Amino acid sequence: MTAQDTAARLEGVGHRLTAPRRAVLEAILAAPALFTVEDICAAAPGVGRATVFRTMKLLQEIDLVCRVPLEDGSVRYQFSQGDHHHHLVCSACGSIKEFIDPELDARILEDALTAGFHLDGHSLELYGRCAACDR
Amino acid sequence: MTAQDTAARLEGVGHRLTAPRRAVLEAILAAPALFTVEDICAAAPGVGRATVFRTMKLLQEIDLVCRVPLEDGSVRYQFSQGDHHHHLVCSACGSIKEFIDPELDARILEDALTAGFHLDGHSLELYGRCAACDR
DNA sequence: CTACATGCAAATTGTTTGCATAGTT
DNA sequence: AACTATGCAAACAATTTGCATGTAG
Repeated sequence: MTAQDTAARLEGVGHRLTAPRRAVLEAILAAPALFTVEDICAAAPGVGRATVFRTMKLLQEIDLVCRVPLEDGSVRYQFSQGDHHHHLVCSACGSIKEFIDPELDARILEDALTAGFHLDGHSLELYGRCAACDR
Repeated sequence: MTAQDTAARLEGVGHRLTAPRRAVLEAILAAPALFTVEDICAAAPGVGRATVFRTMKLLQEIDLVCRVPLEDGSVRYQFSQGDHHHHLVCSACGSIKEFIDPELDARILEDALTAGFHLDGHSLELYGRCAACDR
């Protein structure tokens, strides 16, 4: 996905296409899979921290970026493919792998029903060691 | 569970049983199901905030308390039954219900295996509206 | 008695907000 | 021109840390 695509998506939702937002988008595309707001600030000098935060919030709303809460309570962000998925976080190398499992989601929905809950969403993070680190 | 039990558990792991820790334990037992560090500070006047944080960390290590990350990124704590469970968080009244589903856990483990991950743990939170609020 | 725990306040870290100015459409 | 977005700095919130003092074992 290119910066143009993402930019277009912003406009589509009625948001202005500004230079700072472009800079943030490019920084995100150039960033490692998992990044922090700090990373983006560093990669997009001249863009204020507040704007980075504001832009990140926007991008989350359009599902271009997703928040990944780590085990220790800190937060990372990730460029997102948009569709619903879960994360496998490697505690050794820090890499994150996305995965989907419709059956798992179905089971979750079922559990919610059983409990009498009207489910709006859920978050699932798996913590462990990836294949490469687990030796 | 009583304050005595929990206190005993602290000692068992080689930690001292001090007055501030007792106070925090009692505040937790008296607190609503879901509470913040602030709640405990308020309920245990005279105990420093830092000590409350330090004690909470201890209690998490012994699994007497568990962290519940909310959808908006804020954190609540919950007195824990110790065993593995998940949370259903009601966005309307804020209540939290625990549930267990071994089959769900099995599925999660399977997904991790498929991805070549050695799973250490996971966190799953469901967000929605509880039966009482969903009308 | 000795090591561990506490309280306080200062230091961090992460994030939000007010407001005057600049930029898009 | 009208309205939105930005930058900066200050405001906030949550959590951690240094250090002198207190206290459980």
